[in-house]
Amino acid sequence: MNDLKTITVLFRAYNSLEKIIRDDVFQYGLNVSEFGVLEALYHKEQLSVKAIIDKVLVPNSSMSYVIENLVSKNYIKKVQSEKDKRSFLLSLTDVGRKLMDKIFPIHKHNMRKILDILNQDEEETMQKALVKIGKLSKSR
Amino acid sequence: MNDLKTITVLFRAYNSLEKIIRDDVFQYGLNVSEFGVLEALYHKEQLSVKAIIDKVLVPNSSMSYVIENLVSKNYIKKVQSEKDKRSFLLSLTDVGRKLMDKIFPIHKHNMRKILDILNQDEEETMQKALVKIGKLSKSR
DNA sequence: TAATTATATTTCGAATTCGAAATAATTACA
DNA sequence: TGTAATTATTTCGAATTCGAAATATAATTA
Repeated sequence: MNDLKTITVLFRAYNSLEKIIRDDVFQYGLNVSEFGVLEALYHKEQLSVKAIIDKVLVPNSSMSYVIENLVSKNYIKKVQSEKDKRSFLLSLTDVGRKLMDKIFPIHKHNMRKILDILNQDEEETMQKALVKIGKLSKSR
Repeated sequence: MNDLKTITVLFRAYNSLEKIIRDDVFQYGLNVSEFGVLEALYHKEQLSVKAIIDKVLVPNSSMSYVIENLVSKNYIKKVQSEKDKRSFLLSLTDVGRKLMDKIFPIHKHNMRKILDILNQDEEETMQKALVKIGKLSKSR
């Protein structure tokens, strides 16, 4: 290959998906960053701010803002770690969990429906390739 | 397939690449949106605002801001179309072209080096898959 | 143990991005 | 032709995102 079309189409695909997710979670008063944090906690019970940053790919300064909003919406709680007082542990509140119980299955179903325009080989190959690219830079 | 890993890795890959490009063009006082506009005009000579928006995947309201900055940096010029006075035509200034002559080949080389961690089949398959996903939503 | 370095997180101000509404010009069509 | 609908672009205010510097705690090391 000799051109940068792959980058173009990657950006386009990202934008397309991001837009779909944005519109989807907007109905619930969330933005994509907020949804990312809730999703991470939905699967992991408890995570430090640091761990969330690594998962959700938002720079630390932005993450503070996202977390603050989620706390003030009462979807997550934030407790200082006893072990390491620099660290803060995040988890869903009951309200937050109830929200995710409601929206995550729908979200997952919608996303799967989208990915199913790819056949299995295609999706697997793409996934492997994207993993390689994703390892290039420690995001922010 | 049954999970959303593909979306996760797509987001991660995008972030990774975007970060690399951001750091790259930052040296020249540009952000990624600005670079996108310059790149489009470097390949196309003249494009309307509308056409640029479709290429660069930035919402129209944001694009006004990006264009304004590029004009004030004297990298592009903006002329009202005679044919259709709603429309404005953009093109590189000499300064803008000189800048792109300098940075685009390096940028292209760097990007190609990154993509070359994929073998050809992999890149082709991924490209096809990404195109499908990119067609899902008219970006913004 | 004191001083130094490393890590986790927040604060800050600035830049960017957003969607919605406004403006201006063109096209459709009654 | 006149009015309505469509298209291209900008304006607006608000939300989000950014990197750099600050803070607070922990780990290392002299």
